[in-house]
Amino acid sequence: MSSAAATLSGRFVSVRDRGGTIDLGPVLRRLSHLAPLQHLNADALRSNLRQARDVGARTQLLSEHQVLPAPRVLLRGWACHKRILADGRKQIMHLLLPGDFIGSPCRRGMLSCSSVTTITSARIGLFDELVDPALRDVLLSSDAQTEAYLMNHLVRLGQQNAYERFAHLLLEIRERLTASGIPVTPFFDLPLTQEAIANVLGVTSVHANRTIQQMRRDGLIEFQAGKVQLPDPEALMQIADYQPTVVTNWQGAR
Amino acid sequence: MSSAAATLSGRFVSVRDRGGTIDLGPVLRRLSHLAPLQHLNADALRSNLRQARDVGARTQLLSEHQVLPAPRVLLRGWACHKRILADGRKQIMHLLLPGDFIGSPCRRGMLSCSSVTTITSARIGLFDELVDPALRDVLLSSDAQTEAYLMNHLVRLGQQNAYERFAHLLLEIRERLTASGIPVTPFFDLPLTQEAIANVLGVTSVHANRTIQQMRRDGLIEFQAGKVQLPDPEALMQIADYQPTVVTNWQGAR
DNA sequence: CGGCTAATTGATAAATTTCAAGGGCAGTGG
DNA sequence: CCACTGCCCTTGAAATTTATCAATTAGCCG
Repeated sequence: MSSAAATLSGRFVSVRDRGGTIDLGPVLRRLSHLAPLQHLNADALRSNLRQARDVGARTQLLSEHQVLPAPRVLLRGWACHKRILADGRKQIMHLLLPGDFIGSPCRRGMLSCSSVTTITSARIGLFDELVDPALRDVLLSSDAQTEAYLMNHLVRLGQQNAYERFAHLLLEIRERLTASGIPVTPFFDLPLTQEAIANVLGVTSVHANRTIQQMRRDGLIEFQAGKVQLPDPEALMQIADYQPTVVTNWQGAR
Repeated sequence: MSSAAATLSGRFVSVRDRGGTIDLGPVLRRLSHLAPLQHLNADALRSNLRQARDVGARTQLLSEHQVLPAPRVLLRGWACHKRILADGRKQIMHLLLPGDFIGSPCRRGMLSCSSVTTITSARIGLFDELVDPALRDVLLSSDAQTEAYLMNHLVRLGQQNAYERFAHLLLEIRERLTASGIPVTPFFDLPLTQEAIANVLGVTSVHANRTIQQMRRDGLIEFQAGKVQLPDPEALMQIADYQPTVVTNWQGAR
């Protein structure tokens, strides 16, 4: 896709791990859009990567009020920040896609304000520490980007109806996958049940189902075996009033 | 109230400014709950404070996609992060109360992801720089706290009805004012029109009005000249499933 | 074939928006 | 002093969106 992916390909993105390799591609590609590569100092990330661990779906990676441990990154699979109310209502506040950190890497020792759970089986990269000053700016930008996506989500939930919310969410996911170098055309993985989509969008699963069906009938989405295709992204952007999220002036590696 | 307020009282919280003094009390008190005072190094804040400026209501302090300038803090008055959709719908994503920073102080040079506008007339403290390493942790905690409040707001918008949302919001404001050392009993300022409340809660102003009236009839809030009183906070907590927000283990200055 | 989970459907109720209008109150200018 | 204006709050009625409840269907896996 972008030449950033090319720059970061091959041996530069992987680290040896007990006979296998750990693919840092998604996180490096994502970060390469947040700050210049030479400043990013991908080596600092690689040299602090201790190991990778595979976990199953619905594994809790972080609980509310837990002291944030050493940084971890999602190398494969999806996860989410979720909160459950006393009466059982659930809200997914933020989705974590491949390349995303699990809890802010800048906040070691602070308390998590929500629990993080895997949605699919996943591969987690464990770092020793990420105190390298060369990394600081890009990690802060990563946090800023997370905050920007939280604000997008606030606008979705506060001002848009279910149809608009879903359109907006799909475009945001597409943008984020693209930033991590994951191909989104002709289709991309959407490993969410309709109930999970409902918990993201703040509607019931029944209503999520009807909304999705309507969007299908309108020819704006197509599902095939857990994959989703967006035949007309421009129409979706129009419906959702979608604005790409940019948190730094850096336009990506070239 | 808390002994933090006492510790920070008197000459320690103020800085001379062209014959007047700049009252750093709210921000120092707020930060004192986020990290130990000795680490906080309030002197670093004071010595970097350049001046204070008074601005009117509805003054734009930051616009979307603007490069974040030198840090500023809200010394008096209220402001908000707001986004306006193409068709005019407005969402207030976050309220800024006295003691809050205007845009993250850790993100100099990055792009703002929303515009910030004053709600009331306000007094803004301008810093030269806040790169002091002694301040870094507490400023990062301040950012973490903002993110926590954004997540609270996501749960409100995604899962609660208008009545619960308003109850939850009032409790959160009360908690935040208390943290800045602003008295909340017997009542506190709520300088928001019903339309602004509606734009926070993600409902129409008509519905906000009816919700507020209901809560008044239920004896849970009382208004008098822009002030609000919460006669039964425990009942509100029950209704809103309110959990205090804590982002560090530090319990405040003693 | 069960036994599970997820997706779907229909009918009804509740929450919320929309539209339209009226009222209070403070400032302002004749 | 009073009319006028602007802003905010309030109200009613009807339309729309979304939730709730209760089944039913589809698909997957052992």
